[in-house]
Amino acid sequence: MTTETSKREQGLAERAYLALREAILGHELAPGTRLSVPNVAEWLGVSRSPAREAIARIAYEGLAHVEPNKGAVVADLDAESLVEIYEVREALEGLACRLASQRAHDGDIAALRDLLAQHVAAVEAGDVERHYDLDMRFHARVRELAGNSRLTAQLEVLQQQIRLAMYTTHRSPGGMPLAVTEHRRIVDALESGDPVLAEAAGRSHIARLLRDLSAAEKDPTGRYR
Amino acid sequence: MTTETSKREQGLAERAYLALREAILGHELAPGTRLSVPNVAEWLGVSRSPAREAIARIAYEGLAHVEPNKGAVVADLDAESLVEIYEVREALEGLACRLASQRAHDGDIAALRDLLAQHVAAVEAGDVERHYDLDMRFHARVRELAGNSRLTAQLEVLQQQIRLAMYTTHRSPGGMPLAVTEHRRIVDALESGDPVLAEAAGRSHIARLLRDLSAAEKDPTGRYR
DNA sequence: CCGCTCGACGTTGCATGTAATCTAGCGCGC
DNA sequence: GCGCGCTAGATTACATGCAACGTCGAGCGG
Repeated sequence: MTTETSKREQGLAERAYLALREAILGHELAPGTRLSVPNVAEWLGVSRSPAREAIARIAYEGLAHVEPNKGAVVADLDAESLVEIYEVREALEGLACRLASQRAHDGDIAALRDLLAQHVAAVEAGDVERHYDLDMRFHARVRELAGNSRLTAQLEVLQQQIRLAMYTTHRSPGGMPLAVTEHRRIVDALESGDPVLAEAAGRSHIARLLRDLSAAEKDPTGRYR
Repeated sequence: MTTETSKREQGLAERAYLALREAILGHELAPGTRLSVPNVAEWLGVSRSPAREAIARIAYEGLAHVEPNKGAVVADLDAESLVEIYEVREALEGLACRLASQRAHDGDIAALRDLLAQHVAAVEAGDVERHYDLDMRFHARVRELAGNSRLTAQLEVLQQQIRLAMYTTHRSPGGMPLAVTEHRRIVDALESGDPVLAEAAGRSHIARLLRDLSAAEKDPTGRYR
């Protein structure tokens, strides 16, 4: 139809993937929802080919599960899966901090401190949404500093899965001040340039989140809400 | 054509993926080779749909690179990529050992020691191929013991990439005895049940491989041969 | 009333048609 | 001789046709 309308020239499959991902991460498509190719195709206004490709990519990133000959459903991660995810994330986030400590320049540290200041302000204001956003940006910046593209990609995948699984939990203001404190310790470690210290700071941050998770109440189905 | 001939009932795309992967890992399709959909389709005797899907999966696992509107080529990993891969692997293999140390039972340890004994025999016999196989099986067993499916999947992807990048290097008998020694230290650590010790043993094993890599000669194009 | 079979529907997986895009090779002008 | 545009072929990305399969519910038999 529209040959050059809407979004900048990029593949239909790519755009379908992005749209689908946003819908899933925003719980517009709740976990457990079936993703049938014709449905998704019609919903996104594309043909079945790009829809199928988009679903495959979503599944590959762990946001949906596919059973051969049966189709895909939006991933509904239980507590055990989240533990797995956090275990891997702890190791990788530690690595990110270690590498970042060896590569960060003064300007990078300053940028992180700036982010941190904004974060403090958000927490003091009790702005949960902004806290969440700044938390994401902090970690994104650190893994960018690490300069390892595979590490970055993997951490982003894990982040997405967590975002999907803890859609509501994330918004609870519980650990906001603690997160800021731990982020500050990470920045301090990065500034010191000590890779061992940096790794420890990064790991303990994630390890604490994992412990909080284990301590938290689960609903009867083994999921966090 | 053949409705039930050959391979056990499984999707064409799946079989195409497996065949393509084997061809790539065995350097039947050398790094840099173009993977055009019609070519692969004809070569594997399937239509373009499953061929396209197989190539996409191969690319997703890092065994090929795709440039939009230009097609895919078998990945030709340079030294920097290998460093990235080993950095991530170090962190994940450490995690695998840590988790395994908490979950391994006596029987598991015994099985590892059995593998180790076979490995020793292979090394003493100078059987490089068998050394390589047993090395792979050792690591596969450890990550299986870790009981974290995401960790396992990620380590397998990394292993494949390494196998592709160091097709020839792997066959050099250089570090065979060292590998066995380090594997024994890993088993000892697993048996001790000390997660910190186990993680350190796993990490240092991979870290040593990374150091060897950095010390090795590179060819003029930045690749290891 | 309950279980079972059968059939209609929807979906997946594969095959194939087609427009837009990219690449390579050739010839032309400078 | 050298660089440049242009055309021809190949290739990607998307659209769509179609058979096999799985699911679910209605109707039948016990």
